Amino acid sequence: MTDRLTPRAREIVTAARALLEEAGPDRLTMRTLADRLGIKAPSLYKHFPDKHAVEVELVAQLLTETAEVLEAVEARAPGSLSALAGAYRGHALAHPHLYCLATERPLPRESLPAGLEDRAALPLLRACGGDLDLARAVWAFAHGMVVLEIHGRFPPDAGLDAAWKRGLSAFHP
Amino acid sequence: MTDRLTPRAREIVTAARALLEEAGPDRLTMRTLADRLGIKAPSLYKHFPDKHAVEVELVAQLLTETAEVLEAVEARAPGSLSALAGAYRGHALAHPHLYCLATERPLPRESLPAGLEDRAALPLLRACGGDLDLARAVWAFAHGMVVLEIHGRFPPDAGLDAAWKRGLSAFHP
DNA sequence: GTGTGTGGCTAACGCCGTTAGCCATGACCG
DNA sequence: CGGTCATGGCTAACGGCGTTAGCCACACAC
Repeated sequence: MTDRLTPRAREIVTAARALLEEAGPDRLTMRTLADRLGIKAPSLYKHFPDKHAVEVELVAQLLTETAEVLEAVEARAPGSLSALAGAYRGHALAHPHLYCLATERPLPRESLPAGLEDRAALPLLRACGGDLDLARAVWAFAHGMVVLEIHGRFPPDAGLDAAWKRGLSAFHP
Repeated sequence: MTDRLTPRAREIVTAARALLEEAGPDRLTMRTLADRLGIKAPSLYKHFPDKHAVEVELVAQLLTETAEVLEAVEARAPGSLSALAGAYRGHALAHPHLYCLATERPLPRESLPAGLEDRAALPLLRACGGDLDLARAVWAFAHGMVVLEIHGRFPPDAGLDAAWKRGLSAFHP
């Protein structure tokens, strides 16, 4: 479970996440990451083969947390698409840099814990009654809303709650 | 119209676009861009203040072409959401690197030709009967589908045509 | 007590965007 | 015709990036 990583490696990932969330992806640098840990950049390579491997752990964190959040919502309000969507949006907007890092590149499926991708997807699929195409469409809608919002793509005065409602009501029977 | 740029600057943007589309964003480098033009990297700064300014022109290109494509579809099949969506998807997938460059960061609204953002959005808004929230939801869905597809986020065997259909039918009356 | 692995370090390489400063060409004006 | 000046190249260099090579100190095992 957590034994994917040595304790020191976990500390590094923790620092990387803090750095990413506070300062954004541009500042997530092997040198500044090392600084935060009181070591020099080359020492990081004793724990990870390269920067990408650190980022993969952050992707796994986002996926895991997303799964947890959605599972919790599912337990509280089974079958509710809009409850799932609200939780998805909330978690993504609470961690925008992490969300983009984990989302705006190909999934490193080989390096991820087995089953994690499916686990994060299952609550939505269940809420869609097992309709894969519907689940994918809803996921695309939610992801689109989140990334467009994060990047300030909607007009500055756009009332996005209404757009979420409008989209979700379209998907809901 | 095109006098936003000097002729030489336009050549540079053309080369930048070719480089981006062929080799991806990582290879869109001031040095390799200069190489392609037979000059040295610092010479580029006689024409653009920085790399970002070159990228802004590429963003403007994508926006302009999107507007043109959607306007053409609108003329041919007025009011058809799925025709618009198909054209949007087609253009984006034909230029995936450009689409991501233009889309996965804040819009440089100040540096863009006036009215371009609105122009690209209007055909969809019209097809939605002026319903802003609906148009935003449909846009988010389409954008989500496109970026998830570009980044290989759907399972490799996913039949995405069905997901598009499912989503569009949800939005259509 | 002597290996051996662990986890630091410094120095350096080859990229990156960018700046400073130099120089050739050619247009324009007296 | 001659001087001025903008244009658009150039080289050298800076600081920052990911990364590698190679060294060293310490802890623990046999």
